[in-house]
Amino acid sequence: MTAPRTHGPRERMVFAAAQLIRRDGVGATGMRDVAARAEAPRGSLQHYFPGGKEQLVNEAVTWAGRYAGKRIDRYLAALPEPTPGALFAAMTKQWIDEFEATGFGTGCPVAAATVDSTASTPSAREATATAFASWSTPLTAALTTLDVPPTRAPALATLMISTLEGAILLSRAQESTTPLMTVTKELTPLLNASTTP
Amino acid sequence: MTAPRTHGPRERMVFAAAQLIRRDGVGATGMRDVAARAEAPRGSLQHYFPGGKEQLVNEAVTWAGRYAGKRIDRYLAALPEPTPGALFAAMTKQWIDEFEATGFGTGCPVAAATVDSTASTPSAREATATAFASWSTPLTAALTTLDVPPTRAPALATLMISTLEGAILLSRAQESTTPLMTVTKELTPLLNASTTP
DNA sequence: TGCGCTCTATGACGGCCGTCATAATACTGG
DNA sequence: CCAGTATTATGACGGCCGTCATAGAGCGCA
Repeated sequence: MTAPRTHGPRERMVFAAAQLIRRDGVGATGMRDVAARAEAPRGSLQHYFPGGKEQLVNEAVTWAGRYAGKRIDRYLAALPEPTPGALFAAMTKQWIDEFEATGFGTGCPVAAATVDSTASTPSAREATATAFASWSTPLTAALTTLDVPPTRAPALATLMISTLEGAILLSRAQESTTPLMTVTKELTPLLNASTTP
Repeated sequence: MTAPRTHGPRERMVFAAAQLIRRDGVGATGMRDVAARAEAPRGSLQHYFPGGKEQLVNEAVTWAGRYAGKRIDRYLAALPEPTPGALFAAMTKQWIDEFEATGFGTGCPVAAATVDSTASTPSAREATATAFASWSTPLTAALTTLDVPPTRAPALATLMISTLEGAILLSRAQESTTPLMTVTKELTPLLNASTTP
């Protein structure tokens, strides 16, 4: 049994694809670029992804969705004061920090895939749907943990993800973290008012 | 003075570009497609847009922003009950209706340009910023008309646009208007509570 | 040692893209 | 009618893309 390296070439390519997609969009991301970025041999692309670019992109998007979902649990565990508003602030803070650290060149890969290939590639659209689902599901669970009524939690999760995604767009467009900070400030009272103590 | 036709070929090309961009993204939108869609001669592209695709895309994005801004005023004038929540509902309703009528194949061209060319094309990023601005400015003005304090109105405008853009993404991804309806329902109380009667 | 499987290497192919060069045509003002 | 500008027409060029074909390594196992 070959002890699997922590990150084999295949995983690296999926990760690299997600990185490039979130910066340049799906269309402008080339297979050759992905291989180079992953420091993986170009010949491995057709070996690991016989479905071609479509498969690679879909896996990258799916991976990104799962990644976002896992972060929710981590945030929830690390909240100083466990309120829905604080959870949302943790989500936006991640993006604020990243924008401040590395600039506004990179956004959300799921959003990029939604915009670029919803109309043209049915399987990609499915991938974005499942990605948002694997983000929304843990978020909904986290909200119920924070005393949000189960009937309300899914709606608030949708609201939080929508607002965050939109604020990411605005922040990138105007190269400022202000939109992210603004929506956090404005949404916090609403979120915190939704608990049943 | 040449009485200008209501829609000259140049305008048609800008409009067609916006249409294609919002469906396929910037990268997947070809110049030849734009000319064909606009029923305009291909040779006119380099004549009206010597700056090439970059110029055409930027104009399409700018146009889309102004279009969105004008719609705000129209909505405001047509509101049955003039409240911020009702205004937001009118904005989301437009998208709900469009999705139900023509499917989920088309989104917001400004969002598409933001995702596709923020990192690669500085002038395009500027175009998205001004587009969002020409959307946000009339919205802020409309909110103050609706008795939102001037200090609060810009923040609420940012919140509304962010949430709407994100909900458009989610709706396209899961091919359902539910996200748009959900965020409307959840945000309305907050918006209406922000007025000073 | 030799077979077989996984993985890599590399070049070629066809296609589409944005752009340019070069005209021909339409239209306006004199 | 003529000159000149605005517009349109069309083909070509170089470049990048995703994909395929083909062959070559590396390696476990009998």
